[in-house]
Amino acid sequence: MVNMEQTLSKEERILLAAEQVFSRKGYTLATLDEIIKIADTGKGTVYKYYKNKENLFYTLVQKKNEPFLEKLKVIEDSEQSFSGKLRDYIIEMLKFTSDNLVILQVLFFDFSGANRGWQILTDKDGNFKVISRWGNKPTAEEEEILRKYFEILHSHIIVLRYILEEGVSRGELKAHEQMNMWAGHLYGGLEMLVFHDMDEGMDFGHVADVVVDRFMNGHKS
Amino acid sequence: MVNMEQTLSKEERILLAAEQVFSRKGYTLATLDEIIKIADTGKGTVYKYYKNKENLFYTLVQKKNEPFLEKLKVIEDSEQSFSGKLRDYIIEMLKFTSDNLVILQVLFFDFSGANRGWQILTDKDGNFKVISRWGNKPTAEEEEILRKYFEILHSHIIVLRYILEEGVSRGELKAHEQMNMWAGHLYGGLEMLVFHDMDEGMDFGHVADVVVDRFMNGHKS
Amino acid sequence: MVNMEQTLSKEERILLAAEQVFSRKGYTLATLDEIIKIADTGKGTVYKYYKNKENLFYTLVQKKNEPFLEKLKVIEDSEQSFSGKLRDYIIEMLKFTSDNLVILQVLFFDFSGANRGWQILTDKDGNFKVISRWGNKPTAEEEEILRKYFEILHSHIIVLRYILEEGVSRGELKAHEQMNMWAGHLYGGLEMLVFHDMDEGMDFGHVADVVVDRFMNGHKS
Amino acid sequence: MVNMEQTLSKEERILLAAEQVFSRKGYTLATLDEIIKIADTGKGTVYKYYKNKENLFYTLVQKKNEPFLEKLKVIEDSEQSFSGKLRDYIIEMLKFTSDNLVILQVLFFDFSGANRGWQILTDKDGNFKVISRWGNKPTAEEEEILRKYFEILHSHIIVLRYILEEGVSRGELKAHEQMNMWAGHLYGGLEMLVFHDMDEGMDFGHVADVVVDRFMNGHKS
DNA sequence: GATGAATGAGTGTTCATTCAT
DNA sequence: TATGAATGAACACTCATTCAT
Repeated sequence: MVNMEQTLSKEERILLAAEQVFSRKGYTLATLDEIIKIADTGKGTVYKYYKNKENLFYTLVQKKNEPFLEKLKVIEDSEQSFSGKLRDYIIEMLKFTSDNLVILQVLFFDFSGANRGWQILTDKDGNFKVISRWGNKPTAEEEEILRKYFEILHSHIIVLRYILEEGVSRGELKAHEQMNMWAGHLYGGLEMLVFHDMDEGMDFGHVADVVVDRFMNGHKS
Repeated sequence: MVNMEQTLSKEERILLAAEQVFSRKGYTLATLDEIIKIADTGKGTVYKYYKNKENLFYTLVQKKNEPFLEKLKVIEDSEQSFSGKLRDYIIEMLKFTSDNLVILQVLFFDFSGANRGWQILTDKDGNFKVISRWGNKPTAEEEEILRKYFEILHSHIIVLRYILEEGVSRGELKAHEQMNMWAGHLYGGLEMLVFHDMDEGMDFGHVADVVVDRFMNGHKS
Repeated sequence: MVNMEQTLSKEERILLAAEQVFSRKGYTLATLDEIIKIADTGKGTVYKYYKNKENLFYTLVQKKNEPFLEKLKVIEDSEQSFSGKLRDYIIEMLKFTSDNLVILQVLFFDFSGANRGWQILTDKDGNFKVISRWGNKPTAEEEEILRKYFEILHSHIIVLRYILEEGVSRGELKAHEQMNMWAGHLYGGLEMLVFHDMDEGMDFGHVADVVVDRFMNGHKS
Repeated sequence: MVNMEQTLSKEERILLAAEQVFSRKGYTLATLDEIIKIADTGKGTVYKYYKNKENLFYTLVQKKNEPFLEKLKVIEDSEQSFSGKLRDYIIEMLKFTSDNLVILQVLFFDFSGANRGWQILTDKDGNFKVISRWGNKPTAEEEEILRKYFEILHSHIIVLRYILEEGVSRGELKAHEQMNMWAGHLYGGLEMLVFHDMDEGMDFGHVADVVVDRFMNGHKS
């Protein structure tokens, strides 16, 4: 564990320490004790700046997501071919997933609500609805938590969907009424590639190339 | 909570109770106390039949996995076209994932070892090696646990890989040196579809159809 | 662990298994489960022949003590010099203690009553009285348990005391009003020698020789 | 049960409560629940100041041992005859043993390792080696625990050995190549006197006098 | 006679959160 | 602003004993 520079504010030091710890241990195994030790501060200070453990984690996730989402949007808005955009998107996404593996797993699993019986449904306009399959219904606060983590993940997929839809409107892709599904399918497939590390020492550029190729042309010989 | 029928043995009642609880709460949030309450038995009885919580969970996972894997293998060995096999595989897999969402999440996350700094690598012969990126190395026992859950997940992907490889050898698919990767990518994409997007109305047959189509022919217009 | 011969009765097999287990693990760490596994019998059978764990242990202790005590008494009654008797006593005692180290520790500690606040006092006529320093007074049953283990240990010391008293009456030892104390002191010193294993690969004969010599002549130069 | 004064820190109150409980119940029968009840605090507080139950016990043992060992060393270094030193040593030791009977029993038994198959051997330079006669070998941590309790007991015996060796070098005692053994024998004999025979009326000074006398001059008439 | 399935009270340990200073 | 002492609910696991067959 790297100790913090003395010049940073306590608030920043805590967030940096949280990054170290959450990135390794995930959410449940991460302890405030470890974080404050690295940040060289006290527990009270954490609760001064961050409402609780969950809020600290969310702040970290936001901080990490923002520049990544920005990059994705730059790719979306870039002046290049559809396949170029897709390739760039895939490369960025593989890098980000690879760098933030455990944190993404937390988003997918710890905060998916599945283990509380909750599920998020999205309609075609992108509005969310939380339903409860069993157990207690989420409180307003709990629903808000679900929603905000879902939005993070969804924001990545939405960019991909826009890229795909643009591909359709440019006439490069076949149309399909549920481009959202294809975006999710492609995104999920890439994510799982990294989660499962099917390819040690993965060359992101190469993977992006072949994935784009097969996405476009299919596997039929 | 559904109470057990009086006719079942304690061992069976415990496993059924475990299924209810683990399927809802996941691994960490599931408690023995809840399980024994549903099974209407004592803690000692659980430990009589199952070595510990993890072993109880694994027994459940095996029980669920066996018939599913069997179905996949039947599909693999069936006399039909490649695309028919692929379609059937996808349908079974979507059903299974949908029915066992939380349990699969546990396999992916709680027992992936990622949050302990561990990672499983497979060589081309399908042998596993556990490496430790940080923290303590897994004990022999911990390594065995990692390995056995990984094998469950891997067993699903291997069948898909065999189907794809057969498609290649039949001349229906383009060859690629890493069919393992494409199997993982397709599998992961489907898994994520369920993890993330699943709504009650999902028509597995329809999804399988379009996925097979695009897998074969690509999205290029 | 050696498995039992098939010819022995269940009752005997259990006692032999108990000997293996108690001799290694002591009382608390020994489990009935381990004992019945070695004895290849069921738990109910143990409770058929022996009232409970404590009673099983006591039966074992008695079985081991009887021939030992017999040997000590033979030495006491033997026709030889005082120092010869003392030497033989010491050798037997060191052997027995060495062979039954853990069981003797159980007598001294687990069943001394000290950790329940109880203490045994003996008057000059050798009568026992149990007093309670704190906590609940022992029930009649508990008092009986204390008493019986104390008697085992005391039986060894009494023989030594008789040997010493005979030494006095033969004019070989100085008289002292509390020969019981000297017996206890000598006995305890030897016991601790083995408990602490001051001398690896102890030669009992040699130790007995030097102990007798210094017991008789003292350490003064 | 005596309640704590309100002025003491929680850390101190816990240690005092631990003293009450461990001194009565020994190690295994002592429970954290009883300790925190007496200390009027929460379980977390115990674990804040003491790593675990064993560490709490060890802290208590150290706290009790330090001033005692100091007294023994003062006696060792005092300007007086050999027999004076020996007498003072015996008196202190009887007092300490009498005051800390159950705790010393814990050192001898619970932490001797004998019931795990472990044994500590000391070479002539006083270095320790742990050997395993059966069962699992101790982990590094377990070995460290064995070692530290052994050192406590050994520290008492070493002082006695130094006193005896000085007696030899002053020409008051016969030489013997294993003064360590005699120290252990004398120490053990005294310990057992208290473990076994102690009645409230024991006059330590008197006992010390007669033990010194017989130790020097022997029992031969 | 012999069995072994069933039990549940009991215990050490963890960790997010609070709040007085 | 910053602290860290104090808390207690929660949880996995053990094992002597019982009793119906």
